[in-house]
Amino acid sequence: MTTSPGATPSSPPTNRRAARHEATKREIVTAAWQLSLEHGLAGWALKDVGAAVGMRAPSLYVYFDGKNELYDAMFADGCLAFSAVIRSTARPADPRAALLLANQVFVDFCVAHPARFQLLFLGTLPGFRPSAESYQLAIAVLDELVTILRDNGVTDQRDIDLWTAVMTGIASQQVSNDDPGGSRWSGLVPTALDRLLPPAHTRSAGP
Amino acid sequence: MTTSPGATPSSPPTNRRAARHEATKREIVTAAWQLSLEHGLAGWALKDVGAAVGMRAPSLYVYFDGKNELYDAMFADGCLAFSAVIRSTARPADPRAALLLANQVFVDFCVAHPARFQLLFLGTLPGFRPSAESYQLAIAVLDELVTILRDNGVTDQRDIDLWTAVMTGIASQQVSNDDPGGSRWSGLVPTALDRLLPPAHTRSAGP
DNA sequence: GTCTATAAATGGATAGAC
DNA sequence: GTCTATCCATTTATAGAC
Repeated sequence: MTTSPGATPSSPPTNRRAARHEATKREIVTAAWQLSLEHGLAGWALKDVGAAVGMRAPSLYVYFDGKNELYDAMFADGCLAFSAVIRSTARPADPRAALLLANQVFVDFCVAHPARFQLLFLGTLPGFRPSAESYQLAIAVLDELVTILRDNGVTDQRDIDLWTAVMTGIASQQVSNDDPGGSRWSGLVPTALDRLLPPAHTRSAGP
Repeated sequence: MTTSPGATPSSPPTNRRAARHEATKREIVTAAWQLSLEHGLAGWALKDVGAAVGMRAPSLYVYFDGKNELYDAMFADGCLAFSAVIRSTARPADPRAALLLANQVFVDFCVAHPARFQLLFLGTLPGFRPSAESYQLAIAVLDELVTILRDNGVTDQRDIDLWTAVMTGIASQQVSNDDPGGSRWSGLVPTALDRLLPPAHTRSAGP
């Protein structure tokens, strides 16, 4: 509407430029995730990220106003990645099968990328707090999972909280105590679900 | 035997000196814990620890050969503190009541000191790995809790693993998601125990 | 947009005087 | 045992040329 293709050639290519800028930002975030996967969430410097994308450290400031803002972009990116994984997972008609699958996908998602798990759900990165926007993203993503719980008759907030604790706990133990590639804890998801949601369940969490 | 009291006054007071040395080490570890409580496990420098005990940073090297060795001493100290708390907790005759109490004490212990929880059970401190000696301490401490589980008929390793995941998960969520002083997750310990260990339980964890 | 150069601060660790 | 002084490395961030 505003800038139809073939319009005045003298007009600056702001759109292309902005698109390129965004693409580079994504490239930087991806590189930072890769470094986090290899050396931990706090195990790299801006210099390393720059090198990974063919830049020097100061050039990164064109795209992010410091390391913390890069972490925040990673946080948002992690939320979106998680959302994408959940959405792209098959949703069996049987609510319980859907819940089991979603749980396993969640735990596997966390275990596959410990640094991302730490940033999104463990909150142990020294001075980092996500921005309000990024935090809202995290809330929205969790809501997608809560929907599946609701389909299984779980509506009590206490039940939801317990479920969150169990799944993150399984992921956390798997990451920090088992051998890489193992499944000592991640294989407990079906068992955990059976205990938390007995097939015949009519209960409230109590006061 | 070697240096009886009142022995040759010219003999060097090695015992007193060693005792003073150990006392100072404990003082340093305590100061480091305090700083970790206030600013996080990685939120202080050796200079700060020195200041807290009335020293300059280089003097600390008389007691610990670097920051990592101080972390290791903190790890061992945390294990002993945990062991002391468990031992000093009343052990009701009813196995189930004993288990519930121990679980609540465990979670409260973790929540009361997030930095200690992180060092002992989360393992997210950048480059730190406990020494073999300290790690053995951690194993021994966990064994004390497993004993209480055994008293409740829980012997399957998978059940023990699931229990570990649930309790650390509750503590983790409480620390990172609830308001300070809250009990949104730590109050779920009784519920969690009911779900994990139904009063009538005759089950195996499956294949 | 990317670079060089550099600021400015930090922090772990060592040497050697006292 | 404690200190001062220093080394050495690192890292974030800024200024300004190109």
